[in-house]
Amino acid sequence: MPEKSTAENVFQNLRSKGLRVTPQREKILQIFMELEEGTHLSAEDLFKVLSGKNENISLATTYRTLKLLSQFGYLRELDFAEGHKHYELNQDKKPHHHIICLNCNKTIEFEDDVIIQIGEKIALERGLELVDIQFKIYAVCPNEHDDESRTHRA
Amino acid sequence: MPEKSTAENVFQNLRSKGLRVTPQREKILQIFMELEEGTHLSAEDLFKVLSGKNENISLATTYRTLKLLSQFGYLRELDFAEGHKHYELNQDKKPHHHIICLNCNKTIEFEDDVIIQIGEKIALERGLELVDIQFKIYAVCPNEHDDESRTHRA
DNA sequence: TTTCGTGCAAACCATTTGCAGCAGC
DNA sequence: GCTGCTGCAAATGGTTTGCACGAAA
Repeated sequence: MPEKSTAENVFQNLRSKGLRVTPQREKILQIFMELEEGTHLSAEDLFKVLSGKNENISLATTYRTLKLLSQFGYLRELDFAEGHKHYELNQDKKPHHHIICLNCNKTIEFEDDVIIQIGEKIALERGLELVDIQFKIYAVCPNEHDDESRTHRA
Repeated sequence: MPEKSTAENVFQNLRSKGLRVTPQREKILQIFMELEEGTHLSAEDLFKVLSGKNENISLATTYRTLKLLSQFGYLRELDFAEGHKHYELNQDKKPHHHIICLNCNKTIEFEDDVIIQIGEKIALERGLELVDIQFKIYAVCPNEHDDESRTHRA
């Protein structure tokens, strides 16, 4: 888990592992670093962002890079109940949590230290090396409308 | 959300909604009810259990029934980071939580009232109708071995 | 110059769906 | 008998992979 990884730190680390720093990897990391706090992208989302910037990065490379950066702990992999994963920058050791509305399909981020503490305590008690804590609240918001964004309810 | 649903309650409810009680649905619900506390099955797992009992229920029906029972709140849908969903009986209003080992791919269940309370409080504060709370700890256990059960690390 | 990474297209795997026949109610 | 349910096979959607070429180190 990196403390306060700058792009340069990330790339140093990749290089030290015999991996290469390519324009594709630089660009993808940069996009996550420029993302507004709490925003997460699916592979397809990222691919569209890249295409919008006229970056001709293939979908396969998009997937490969997301996996790579997640394995190194630079991205956090999130699964909501949607059939595809989302990724966000793993900035610090204090992950935030998500409320997922099963009606309008929006997600809301929030922080709660107590939850993190409980997770840490449980891992410690059992002698496990903590990797990530995910807390999700599935709920239905008072909005009546259904938006277009794909199947929810899963 | 049913309080203490017996199979008969479930079927009454289905019938009252104009849905039908078929041998396939009965069998599948029965399997979940006989499952040891804390056990969860993927669609494929369930299909294998059915086949093992010489129940010729198609995979399509297996999926359709899992979805139906989840929509009615009788099953709880779980996603670990594995690429497929798991289902467990949704017995009470106090869901348990999961520790997922990214090394050996096992899951451990545990209960924690504080987590539930926090989730309930947050939903209440925001005026949301709570559907489910999921708390997952991803960790690596001290076991050195990797077992055969499919890709972890995701 | 040696690997490693990329793009492309094909493959994969979990899940969904159209359709015709069958079966609850 | 009406309508919902099932099985089958084909379709879908997200993700992975084999391969040949191109490019970091």
